Amino acid sequence: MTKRKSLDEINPFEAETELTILAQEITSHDEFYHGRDDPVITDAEYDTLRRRFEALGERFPEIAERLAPLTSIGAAPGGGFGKIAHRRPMLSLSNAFDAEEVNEFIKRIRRFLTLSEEELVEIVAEPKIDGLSATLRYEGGRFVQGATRGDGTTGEDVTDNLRSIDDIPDRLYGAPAIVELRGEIYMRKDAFTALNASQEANGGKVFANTRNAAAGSLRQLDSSVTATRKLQFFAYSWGEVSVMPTDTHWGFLEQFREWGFETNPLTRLCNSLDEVLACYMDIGACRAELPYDIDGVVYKVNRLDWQNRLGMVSRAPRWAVAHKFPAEQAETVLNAIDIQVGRTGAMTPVARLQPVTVAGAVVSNATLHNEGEIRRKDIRIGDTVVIQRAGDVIPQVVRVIEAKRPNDSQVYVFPEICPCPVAARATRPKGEVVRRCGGGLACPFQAVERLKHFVSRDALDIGGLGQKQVEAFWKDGLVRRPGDIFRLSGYAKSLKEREGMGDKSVDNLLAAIQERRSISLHRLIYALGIRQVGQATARLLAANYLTLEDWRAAMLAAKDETTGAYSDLVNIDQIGRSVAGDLIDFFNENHNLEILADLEQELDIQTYEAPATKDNPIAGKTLVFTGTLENMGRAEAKSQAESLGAKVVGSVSKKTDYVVIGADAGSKAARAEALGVAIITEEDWSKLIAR
DNA sequence: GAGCCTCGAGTTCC
DNA sequence: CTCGAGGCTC
Repeated sequence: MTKRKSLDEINPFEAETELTILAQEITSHDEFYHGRDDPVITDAEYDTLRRRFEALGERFPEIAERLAPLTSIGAAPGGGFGKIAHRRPMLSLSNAFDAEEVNEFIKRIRRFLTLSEEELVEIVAEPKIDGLSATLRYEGGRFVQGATRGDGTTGEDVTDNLRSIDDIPDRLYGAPAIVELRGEIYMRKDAFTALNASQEANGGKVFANTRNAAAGSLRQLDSSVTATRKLQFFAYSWGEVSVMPTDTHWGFLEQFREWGFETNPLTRLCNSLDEVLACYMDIGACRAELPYDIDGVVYKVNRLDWQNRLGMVSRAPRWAVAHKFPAEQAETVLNAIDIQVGRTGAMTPVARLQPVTVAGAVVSNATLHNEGEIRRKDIRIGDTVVIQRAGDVIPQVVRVIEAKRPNDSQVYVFPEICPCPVAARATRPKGEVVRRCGGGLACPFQAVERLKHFVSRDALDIGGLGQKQVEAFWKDGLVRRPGDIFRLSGYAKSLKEREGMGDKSVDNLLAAIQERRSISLHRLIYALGIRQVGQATARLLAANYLTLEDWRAAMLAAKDETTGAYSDLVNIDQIGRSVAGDLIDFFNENHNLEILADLEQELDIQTYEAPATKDNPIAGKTLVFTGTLENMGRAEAKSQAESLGAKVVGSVSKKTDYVVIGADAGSKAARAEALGVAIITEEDWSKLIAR
């Protein structure tokens, strides 16, 4: 980071330049925060940028004001809510749909913690309220900030609206200096009915269900409207806490009540699978009589030390699960089955349904996944089918009601010719489930889908370029390959004459495109749409090869499987023969090399920058565990090491930094010795990570 | 060779 | 959100 001049030495001209640059930096970091899991600068660094920006703005108010429309920093953009990065992520829950999955959940906890048969696992069971989760931050006992969950990393600042909710106290007495409470904002059924009645009378929007009503009410820009909506709050979790007041989940709930919060009265402490399931049945039995909507029961491990040891799998904790009630279902008629072609040529059958309302939305389409699914469920055109929305979102066909099958129902024959203009043969490789269009580069359906992928949010992220426009531009021959997008500015005039595109929208689009000329290598790799190369693999490749030149050279060299380049590629953790094969295929195609060369002309591709490593002795190290560990299971040791930034592998090589040996360590210890790799005991290991 | 986990790809509605 | 498949571990 460059050294900043002190505020006294800086002249207005320099101030303007610096303010502009800072604004761009801050905006881009703000973007990283919400949703893209790009490497992000630390909070402290971000704060430094922010403070410098504000200090400069105060010193040169006229300049700051002049730049304001350009920067839009400070004020919440578009009159919406400000963004808040959660200090501790707000997790999602994995789901269980039957008793067996709940049993599996508890067994997994026992296995992970290596508990003996006799040891009890206390589970807190509580109804899963159908509302939206929120986090409340108290400093010095005062409510200072509240936010929605958002994507779990960043939420919206709805402090003022939360203040208007009766269940949320302004002051806590006897609370630690900093405490973040988490819970569910919900609307009672009676309040919901009354709200909809008044909305209808006033010609306002009628809400489909209590969750939507709660969400809509909390996200009012005018907090006095929220105040009239009778929202409520149940506390059930916490985020940052300066001093932990208890060592159990149950203890936390009691503490919440002492501070003046509502916790759900149906919450129970259970000691066995049977008790947990009985609790589920009890809550299910009184579901209809409850004054609020619930969609399941949540189980959490009571002991906090165990919660910590269990940690997370991807974005959900291992120590909690949501046992869902069966989803709301509806019957409707399946009118037709259409085929959609994806960017990889995958042919996906989609059911066209007689529109029907399920879980608060009118559903008219549902994916049927693949031909096997249609055969398994014996779905025929004209059938009456049961549908539900998975997770109350994605519609799916559950089963056919055979009793209602009409005589003229037709068995669906999956086409072996792609519906695309090329009418290519569609083949299904042995052992695979998906049939794919063989049109390859000649298939315009795939080409358009690849372009949509290229501009999509996680790839180049060209906001103004929607699906419709990509299709229209393709049709007119304006955009046939990715690089064409960056030459659109030459057609500004004719674009403005297009239907539905005014001067303003064209200017915005061209500006958005201009902004994306500078792109990180991993985003570019992802954007290319290579089979089996998604965000994670793209990042992996960028991290390994650093620049486009090196990556391309390595992929071309890997064509010959006997070269070092090929073994380097498949030796990257997470890349095997299959993924390597698709990479090589991509680079074997001249067309793709041309696309890449073209993009190179148009874009400024940035070298991969590694995210900041964590500050502890094993961050970035490669470890092998061997033998029987005494204090914890293998899975736990691995997840703990990984949470500290280490990589755990299975076999010892020259690249291994440490081998941690437990009892009866065998050949791996010997191999480590032969290679001169550091060998440490389990005890040493505990000390190493203890700090 | 089985089982676990993560990743990729495809999808709906507002 | 779900399913299928690839990759890794045991």
